[in-house]
Amino acid sequence: MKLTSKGRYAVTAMLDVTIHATYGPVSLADISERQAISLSYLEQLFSKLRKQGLVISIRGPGGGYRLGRCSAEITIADVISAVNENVDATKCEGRGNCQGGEQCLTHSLWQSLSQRIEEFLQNISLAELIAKNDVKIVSKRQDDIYITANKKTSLEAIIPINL
Amino acid sequence: MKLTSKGRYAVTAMLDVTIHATYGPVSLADISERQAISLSYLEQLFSKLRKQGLVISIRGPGGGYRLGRCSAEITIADVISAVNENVDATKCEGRGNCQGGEQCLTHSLWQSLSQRIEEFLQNISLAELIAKNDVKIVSKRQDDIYITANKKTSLEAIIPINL
DNA sequence: AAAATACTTGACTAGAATACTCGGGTATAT
DNA sequence: ATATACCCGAGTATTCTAGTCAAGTATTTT
Repeated sequence: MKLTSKGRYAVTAMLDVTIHATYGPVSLADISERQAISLSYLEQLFSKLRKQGLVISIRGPGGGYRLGRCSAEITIADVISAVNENVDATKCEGRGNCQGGEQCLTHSLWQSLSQRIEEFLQNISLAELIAKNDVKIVSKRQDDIYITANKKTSLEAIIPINL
Repeated sequence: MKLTSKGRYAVTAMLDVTIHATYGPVSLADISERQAISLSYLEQLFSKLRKQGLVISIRGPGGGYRLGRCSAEITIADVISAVNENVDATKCEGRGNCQGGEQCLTHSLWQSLSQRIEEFLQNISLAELIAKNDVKIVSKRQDDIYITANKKTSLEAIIPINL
């Protein structure tokens, strides 16, 4: 599990889709403008996200991307590992066949830590991340155009619970 | 909180010091050989670890590095953030002053996630990581030279609880 | 005092990854 | 038809990684 700004871009973009897909697919052009990420770079990221089934593409005018499944079923670990294909692991992968023996001891320890981080991120879904911060964000930004523009409660406005 | 192989090297090296500093300081040359990390690269990493007080250097023959404080008081987050000086954060840092407003919503969410990851790694100390995996490792590698060479119980042998 | 050990620092570099651009495609709605 | 918007591959500037090299300084041992 690698954690770089590439993963941050992917998560941010996915959150943007989650928030805005309520009334139809979200185009990359919109995400690009809102999140200040280059369109071509988004295309590369979404190509990988689509291959992993995390998003569904709708072509043609009015098209864009939609979440591949419910936002509660997509985890941060899913998104990050989708864009980082080459996961850098230790040579022995905790199997215990490193030459030297000494090396393998720390490899096992790292492997264990790595697994715990992965499990941690596997337990945070897009929906949960948004829900947990909803109250805080609303109170902090009462002048937010997006939220006040909606007549629903802010929670309903932000999270499309189904799809 | 960035998570790359640089951080992995740092954590691995710190674990090596934790395990081997029982009978005196650990030289970078020893770590280099055991963990297959280049000496010069270790020098760079330990320069940063020392500046953060995570290790203490002892110069001269028989010198090397020792933990700056008890292994239970050094967290994985400490080690990783020590070697990654430029933590890549969002521009607004969740403060809510992004231009556009839309961008800031996802920034807040990312900031929240980032904080949760940091807290998670802040709750894992070197001692705890080693202790939690001790039983598993011993049962897996009964032929391990290091452990069998010690007459103590494996836990005592591996973790120098004080300093 | 001299020599050996081992940390200290800084500059420098090949190679990989990141972030991004460009130029064409193809599918689809109006 | 045509505009929209996804799709794909090649290329590129920049940054980061991982490592090298060289010349120090401090400390211990002899």
